[in-house]
Amino acid sequence: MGDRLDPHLDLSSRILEDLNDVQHEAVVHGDGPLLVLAGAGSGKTRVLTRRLAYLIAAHGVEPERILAVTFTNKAAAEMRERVARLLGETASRIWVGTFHAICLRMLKRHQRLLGFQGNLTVFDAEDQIQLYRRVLKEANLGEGTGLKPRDAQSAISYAKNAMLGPDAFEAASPSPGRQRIAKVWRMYDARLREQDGADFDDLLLLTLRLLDENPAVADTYARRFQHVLVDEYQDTNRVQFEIVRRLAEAHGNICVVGDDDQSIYGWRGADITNILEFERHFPGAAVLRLEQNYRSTGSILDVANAVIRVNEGRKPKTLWTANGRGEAVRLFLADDEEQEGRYVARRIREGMRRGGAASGFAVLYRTHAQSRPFEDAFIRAEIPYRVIGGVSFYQRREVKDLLAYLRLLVNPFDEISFRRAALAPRRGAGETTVDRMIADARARGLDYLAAAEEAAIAGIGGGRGLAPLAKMAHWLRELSARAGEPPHVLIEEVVREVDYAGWLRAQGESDWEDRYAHVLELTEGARSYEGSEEGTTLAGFLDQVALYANVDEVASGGERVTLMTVHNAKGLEFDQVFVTGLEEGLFPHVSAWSDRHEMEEERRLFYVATTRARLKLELTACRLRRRINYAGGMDVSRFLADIPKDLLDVEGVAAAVGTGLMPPLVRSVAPAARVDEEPDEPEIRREAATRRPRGLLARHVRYGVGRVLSVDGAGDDARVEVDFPGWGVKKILRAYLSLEKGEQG
DNA sequence: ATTATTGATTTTTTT
DNA sequence: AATCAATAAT
Repeated sequence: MGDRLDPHLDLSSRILEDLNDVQHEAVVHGDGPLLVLAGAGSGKTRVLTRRLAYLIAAHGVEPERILAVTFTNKAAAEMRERVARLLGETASRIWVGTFHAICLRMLKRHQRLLGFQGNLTVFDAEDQIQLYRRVLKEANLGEGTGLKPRDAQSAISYAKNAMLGPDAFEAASPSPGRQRIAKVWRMYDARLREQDGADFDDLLLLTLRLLDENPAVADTYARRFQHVLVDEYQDTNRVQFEIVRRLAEAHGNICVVGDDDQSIYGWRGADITNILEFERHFPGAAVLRLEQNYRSTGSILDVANAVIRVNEGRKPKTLWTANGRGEAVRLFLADDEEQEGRYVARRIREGMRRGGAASGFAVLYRTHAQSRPFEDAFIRAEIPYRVIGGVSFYQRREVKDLLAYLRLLVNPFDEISFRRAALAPRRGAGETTVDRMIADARARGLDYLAAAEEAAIAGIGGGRGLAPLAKMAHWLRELSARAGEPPHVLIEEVVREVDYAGWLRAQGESDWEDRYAHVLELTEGARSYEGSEEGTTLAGFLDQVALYANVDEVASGGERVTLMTVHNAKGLEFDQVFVTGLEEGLFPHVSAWSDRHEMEEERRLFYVATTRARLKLELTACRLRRRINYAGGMDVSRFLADIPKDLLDVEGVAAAVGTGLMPPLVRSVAPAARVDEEPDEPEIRREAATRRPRGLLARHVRYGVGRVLSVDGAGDDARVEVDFPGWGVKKILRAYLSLEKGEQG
């Protein structure tokens, strides 16, 4: 939705044009804390941008004295652009960005106060995993304990966001597992600091520390920012809240916008109490509620409301719309995911034939893995599409390889990048040699380029691989003298010198040409960065790349249908939306089955998904879903049961056999098969029921119900051998099964 | 010491 | 499907 404004009105009137009463009030609110509870589609972004413009135009606040925090870089860009449309280029002086980008900006200026040597480098998720891998290996902690880099990473990241330190984490519940993690955590942090590295979580934590330990710095920023605005406040975590508090407490000019019903990042440490307790945190806060929805039809809102209503821990609110009822929400029950894909493709074709633009459609799913069948169907139906997320461009191996060289130019202490660059392409030195060299350099406090050059001279370790490493280091050192040149030039130089194309080809992978295309794309990315106003230094480019996220790709992507996860869809809207894979175990995801809070979050996720739709909403589910290696019958999502039946137009599986939506393929074993069940029940179900084993039955998400043959071990880690009819005997961890008493006789 | 091959394990969501 | 660790081959 664009801001269409009458150019003849004076500026303030233009800024206030087309606002309802509450929106107007939010925009003109002067000093003091303000909480805007903005329901889905209630014009939240409009309020935020107008408010920014109004502060500058009417209250005379200097743009650089406003801090506006958004959830994604894309949202930041959009906000800046929309303010610029009202105010012109002064808009670019506002500090707009994600928490991470803004923190990095502040940290870069003051890094020495925090003990950095001046090379502050952002470690992305993969760099983190690599470093955890090193730590686990060297501490001999991974072996036997089953502690994997990813587990350590997620546990520690979560704890960091909750503002625990390793000590507190350990003390919280002293178990061997936690102690191990705490130990890894300390080693990891030390190792990271040693190389001037900071991970995503550190960007926030260090900023908070910077403010707490340096009153002068804190004071500077607190004075500087006369107004602080935070979007998507329901998804901020504890650290972010503390940062905001430090910056805004003195003057209390804090405006936050959010919707507790759309809080979907709890797993990442988002703390919903931030928004629920805002009035307590900032006394005297004004609270405004935007409850009129301008986006969706009445039918769509009814469905969304029916499901979110079930949640208990929420601020009660009634989202209403003056829009018409529109078309009824459709539910399609597919036999399997291929049919689901074909159905959606068919519906989109129909919509396009009626004049709908491809970009007006979105297909949403719970997990990335679900995109494939849709892609297949779209290719066959010749529907242009794009998939948002999955493997982000900057995460690709070939891209990361090249970035490793560039990072070394900026920070020669970057161990992870050195390792990566040294090994790709292979130059006669293997992991062992490189590891040894790294250990030596660390012991002597040398940077890795210097160390590599020296090692060859000293002949450490006697490895034949040292000479080529030294050669690489020497070349990079010379190149670093040219680090001031445009990033794309440096990339090209690296690609040429190491013959990266040759290496890709030699790898013998069939897709080497695609990979090389990505290399060229990276050069293009650098070029466009150089043309932007963000600055043109290599370090700047690397920072931007590090903070780049999947969703940021969304940028006007032309005439295509969009496929993405519900998480990625937050804040977006489309004419017609398909919410797919509505099956128990998928959406809601299994992981939420045993936790009430997580289940509430899944429900909010469903709410977010449905409220993306403007005109038409369709829901789909499959009876049978094939995943990775195998398949299984799926029960229909419990969310569908929350929707009054007269709100849904049901299609598929003989219009869902009567009224009870789709009869589940495999029903819980506990109640014996009833006689009055429909005769055309699927066979698989009967199969599952015909075996009448004594003893235990095990229920599995994918395989359905089977007979337990043996149990090995105890607790959740026990291995259970189960005979699943139709699937054979499988060994499965107890944690993935629910055991039930079998029926006798 | 390095690379190639096999085999196991995996995915929920992401700044 | 794809990545990662353990094992075998060079």
